[in-house]
Amino acid sequence: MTSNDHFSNKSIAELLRNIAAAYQLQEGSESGKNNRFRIIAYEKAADTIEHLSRELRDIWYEGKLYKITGIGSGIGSALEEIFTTGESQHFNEILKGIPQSVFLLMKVPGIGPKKAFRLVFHFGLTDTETVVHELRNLARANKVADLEGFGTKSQDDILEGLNIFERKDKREERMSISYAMEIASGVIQYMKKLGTIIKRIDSLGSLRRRVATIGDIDIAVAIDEIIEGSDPQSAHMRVRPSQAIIDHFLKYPGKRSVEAAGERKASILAAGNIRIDLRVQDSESYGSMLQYLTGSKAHNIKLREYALKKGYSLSEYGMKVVKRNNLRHSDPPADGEESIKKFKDEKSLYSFLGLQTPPPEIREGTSEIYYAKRGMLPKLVTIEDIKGDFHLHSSYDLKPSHDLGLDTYEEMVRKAKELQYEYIGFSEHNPKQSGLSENDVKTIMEKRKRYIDSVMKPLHFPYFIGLEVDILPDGRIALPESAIEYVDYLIVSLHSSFTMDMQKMTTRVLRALSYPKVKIFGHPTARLLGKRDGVEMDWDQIFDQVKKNNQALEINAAPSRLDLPDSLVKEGVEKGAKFIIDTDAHAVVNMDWMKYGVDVARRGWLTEKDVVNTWSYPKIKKWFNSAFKSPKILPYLHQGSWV
DNA sequence: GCCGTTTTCGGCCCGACTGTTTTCAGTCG
Repeated sequence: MTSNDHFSNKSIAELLRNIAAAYQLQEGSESGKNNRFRIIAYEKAADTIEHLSRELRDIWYEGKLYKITGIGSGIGSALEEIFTTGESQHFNEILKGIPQSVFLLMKVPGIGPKKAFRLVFHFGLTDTETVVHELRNLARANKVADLEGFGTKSQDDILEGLNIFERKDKREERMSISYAMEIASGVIQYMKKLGTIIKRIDSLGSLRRRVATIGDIDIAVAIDEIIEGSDPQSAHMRVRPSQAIIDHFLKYPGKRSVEAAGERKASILAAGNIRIDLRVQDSESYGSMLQYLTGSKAHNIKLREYALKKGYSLSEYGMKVVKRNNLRHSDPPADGEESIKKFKDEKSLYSFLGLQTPPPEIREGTSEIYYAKRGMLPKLVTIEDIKGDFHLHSSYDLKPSHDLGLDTYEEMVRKAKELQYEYIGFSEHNPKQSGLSENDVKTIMEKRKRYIDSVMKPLHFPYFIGLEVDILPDGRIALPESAIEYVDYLIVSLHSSFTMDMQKMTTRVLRALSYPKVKIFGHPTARLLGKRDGVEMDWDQIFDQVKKNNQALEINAAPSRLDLPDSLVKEGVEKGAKFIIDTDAHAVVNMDWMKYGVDVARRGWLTEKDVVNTWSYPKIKKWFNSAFKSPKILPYLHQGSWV
């Protein structure tokens, strides 16, 4: 799957937004009546698709298109037509008559469908090649300000927006979660310099939900309205605390520009066009702000709809009664002016609605509210549950096919003890194939086993000897069968030939999984975040196979991978597959990545029992020993092909 | 156009900020 074609999630989402915009432009005309909710429906579908962690086209291929929230018969059939024929007659009809330049201008910050349409038609800017350039010239020549509804300020904003748009064109990527954490903690450190007027400060949004990649940074600050002990004589102390906080935020040294600044909310852009949003809230309503800003948007909408059915209108300030009936026992609208119910923390908010509090990681608007209502939310796995790491590359040189690690077995064990692990597994890459005979490889593996055994004997720490083995293009593995006896387990991984027909890829992996002692499928999609998309595979077949073979799918915790992606983890566990969270560390410091893998597992709704490296030593030892007999294995360096 | 976990019809989240405005529309999250 390639993300630059017009089947990519990004392109599909953009198309649906364009359809929504087209309907918006029809509003008021006779053909555009009652379009409001249709517009919202298209936008919702676009949002959902943009945030999928898998390619929609693959999901369609697996026949699960209509399982996606927001895709019903209308949008779904158009998408099927697009995936099959390349375009949709229905969509083409809707878009007919609107120049492409309108949709291009909509990408400029501050310009939406209406403004784009007016600019294009008033100035005749129908050429997508020149529209940006022409609009800039018109704005510079003071022509835009004369348009009704526009003014000199919006003219300036358009110029600024065009600049951002062109910068953005060059680099519009999401951050890794580890990088986003650094930025957020920098802002929080800076804000804390304000001292005690800040009662609490949190980074929320996708960072708190622990999404694999982060778009922008959301920060919330709790304040008390009255500053105790402040000197009434001192004028600057009488500045409202919210204003003081916003002012301070706007002076953040990393700021490049101010996007918006109000009384209780501000947005700035930092280097790399990273957007940082700040919200200020009174302590007594801070729970509502935490809930609101954590999201996700889909979760918030579902929660608000749920609240509405119970008679409450929910916002980041609290809950207002909207219906007299349906009221709970003794919650009279507070006497007098204030009839809003406030929440200091999230738990009281959710429980007021009769819900368990969903962990932030699963607030994605899938089924968490359904389960929360029934008290059936899973107890998600935690970092404290992890008892070992099985994908570790040491500096032991067995002439590996890929990178060697930096540190010794002893150093890795020391780190494992620090992390309070109960066992460890070593898994260098397999010896390279070129220049080594089958017997050479066997000798290398035997020598390695002797070495590990001798090193580990005095350390008194339970260990397993593993190996990460390449899956060759035809499904064989890059290790002779005669060498397998020197390991306790094998991790099989894709390191080459990533673009392959889906069925071929599936067959390839199923074959690799059938070798003896294969217990782990390493970084299964082989994606590299921001660099390489995951491979195409029939995941249902893979899930069935690993379940049948008593194997585990790896959740690779390296921040550049985070593979399996969370949505596939969720699908996998629903099919009964087991998982193992590994860091793939090439140095002991990387062993701290485990937390990122746990984040993915939690986002995939995994509990302790679903993750094999939470198990006790005897249990996991038994699991490793349960290797099955492979029905059919091709000889190492076999000349022919399986295919 | 989508959704519903006893619903296949009748609903559809809520608010901040900005600019051009004397009360609101557009954009954004």
